[in-house]
Amino acid sequence: MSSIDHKYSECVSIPTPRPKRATVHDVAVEAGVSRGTVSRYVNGERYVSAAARESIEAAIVKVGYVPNTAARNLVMQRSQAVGFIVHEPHALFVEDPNIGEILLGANTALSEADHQMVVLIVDSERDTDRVARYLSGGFVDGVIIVSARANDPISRVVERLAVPAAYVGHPPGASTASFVIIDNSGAARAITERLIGTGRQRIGMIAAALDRDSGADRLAGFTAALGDRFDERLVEAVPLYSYSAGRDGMQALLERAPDIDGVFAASDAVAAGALEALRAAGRRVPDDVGVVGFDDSAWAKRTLPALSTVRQPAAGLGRQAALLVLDQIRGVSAPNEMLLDSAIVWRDSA
Amino acid sequence: MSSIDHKYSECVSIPTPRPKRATVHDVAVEAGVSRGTVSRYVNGERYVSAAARESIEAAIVKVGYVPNTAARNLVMQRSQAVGFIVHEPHALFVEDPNIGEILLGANTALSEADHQMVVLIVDSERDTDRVARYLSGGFVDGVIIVSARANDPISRVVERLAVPAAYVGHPPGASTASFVIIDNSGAARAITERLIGTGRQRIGMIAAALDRDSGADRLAGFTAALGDRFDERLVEAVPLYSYSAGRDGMQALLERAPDIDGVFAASDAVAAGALEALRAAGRRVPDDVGVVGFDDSAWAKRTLPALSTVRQPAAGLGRQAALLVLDQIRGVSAPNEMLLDSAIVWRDSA
DNA sequence: CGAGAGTCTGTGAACGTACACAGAATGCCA
DNA sequence: TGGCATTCTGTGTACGTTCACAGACTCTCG
Repeated sequence: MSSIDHKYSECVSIPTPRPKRATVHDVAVEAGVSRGTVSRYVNGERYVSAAARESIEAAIVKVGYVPNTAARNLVMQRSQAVGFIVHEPHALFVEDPNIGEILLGANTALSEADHQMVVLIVDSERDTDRVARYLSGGFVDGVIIVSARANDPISRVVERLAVPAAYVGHPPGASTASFVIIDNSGAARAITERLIGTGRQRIGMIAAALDRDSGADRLAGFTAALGDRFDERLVEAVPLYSYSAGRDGMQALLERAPDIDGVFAASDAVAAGALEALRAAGRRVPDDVGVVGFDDSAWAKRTLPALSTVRQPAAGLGRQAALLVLDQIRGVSAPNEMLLDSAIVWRDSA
Repeated sequence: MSSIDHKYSECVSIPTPRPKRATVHDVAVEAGVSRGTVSRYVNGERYVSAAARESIEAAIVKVGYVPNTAARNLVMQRSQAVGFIVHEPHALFVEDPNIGEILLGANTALSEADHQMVVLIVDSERDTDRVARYLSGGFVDGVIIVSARANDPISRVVERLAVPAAYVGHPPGASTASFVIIDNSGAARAITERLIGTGRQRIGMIAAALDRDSGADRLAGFTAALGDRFDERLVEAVPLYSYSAGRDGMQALLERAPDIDGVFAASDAVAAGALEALRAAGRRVPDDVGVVGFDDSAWAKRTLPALSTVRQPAAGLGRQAALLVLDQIRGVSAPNEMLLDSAIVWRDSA
């Protein structure tokens, strides 16, 4: 890293002469009315005469008035911001298209409601403290929490502060917060049964993120589908929904059970990693081993062969979580639960 | 989508009885000092006696005081927030790990400086207006702009408002804003020369996003490397750095020039799409056709074969852009330019 | 002892908005 | 004409903080 050029202006000591913004007072003077009337007009309230309305409109464009958010927030006792808390390592945030989709869905819904979204990524211990402090600071009116873990310190802080919250996935512990989910267990069961239906005899699973409800539920669905035929030696647990974890998990399964002929990977990224390991081991997919994933993320269509998987409405999850938080902020409803549909997408990998 | 359960509390009319927060005044009373002294302590200023300090510390934990940001922002005339503007379609935001990395790098640097990052994604015309309004509203003290286009309305708004800004990539037009770049042209030239060195005779390029400086510069580097051997029929321009654009671009090249034996794809995602098209056409990589990409993103290691590409310090770009904005906000320096290093990573695709 | 420097403290005024309240103007009806 | 509802308007206060200022107190040194 190198700097090509450093240009310093001569008047470096002057911080910023920022042209001072017009206030509601300036508009009032310009329009020949009072602050109150301008305020009423701006907030679309009743009781503003046609004459006043016209002169205010003209005055606003003349002085270039834009309401000051800080002042408004101060008196309204709110910030018009919602935190988006992702409890994952930085690397996974980049790698998992799912999180990006959820983020986008939430961002869209919040924007439409004139709220800003503040992204908070919790990776290290240090982040936990920082985010907890941040939440206590009243920077946000509510939070959306993605991939909370069991015994999550952030969730405890959220609960203690009683800030409106919505989880994507089940909230940890006995929380009564809002959440939006898909039926992970049911979907996992369904795709496993479908995999069984292709005639596989030795079906294993690369289970990931068992400390989150999604990971645990997918394993539960897998177990339920196999019933008596379940063999715990065919389950390999990996920590994260990541490509490298999938590769390592598949390698472990191949060593422990060389006769394995079907694999349910807990996510598409995991499945993609598994495909690499299978390729390295000289196994053909789907001829020798059938592989199914979960998410229907960008990975699914771009692996070779393309993945059979469970379609998850990631953007919808984000959107609904945002709406649930907004409802609580407006006080129009108590915490709610919501279930979105998922579906099996059958491609070439099984 | 279906709702499983709607629980409404009985007292739905009461908006939120939010326990009112302690103020600096409460702390002052509890500690037996004045507001001013508490303020000085909180802001780490001089002239606070040891006795006062102790009683204030005790009072703060007792009443559970956290400073009110809105009030502070109001009097300080700033928001402690920086906008992160991405000028891309939603789909690409999810697909391109590069943007995620830049976002993460910026977010980390901003967090360390106690600034929050507000993500603003500009996709449609409607978004442009919304974001422009947002910027005028004083919600942010500065902005980081990623993938600005020529004649970008957002950039014009930023310039007009004179809000501190830093671009990732060259700013459009004659802007004098800060920016942080890599040498796209030089890197493109270097990897093309390397590709030539493998003995390829008919080398083409899938050029993407020519309305952005990165896209145009990569094409320029490619052209320069080929010199006399440049054949414009071997260049296919596609609109976006996306997988599907890469696939379509490669198909077009194959139709126009079936004897093509080398391809420089403008990004890894584009290269991954090109690999699919080549596979579909029955060409082997790298045996029949050599392919190189750009970015060294998650795509590069996971295509088959793994991509030879240019490593770009994406997180570093975000981080430096954040630092450049922070410098301007603090008024410690005028707009700056910064060049980060890139390097060629040679793998199996060429 | 008095002057001056250095340390510490409290008070009053902003910052820009929303909201409650009082009051003015108008229209209507008895 | 008086009374009353309705519409509209202006003023004062509050939100929680920072900052400038004035003043009190402690030292030190001539």
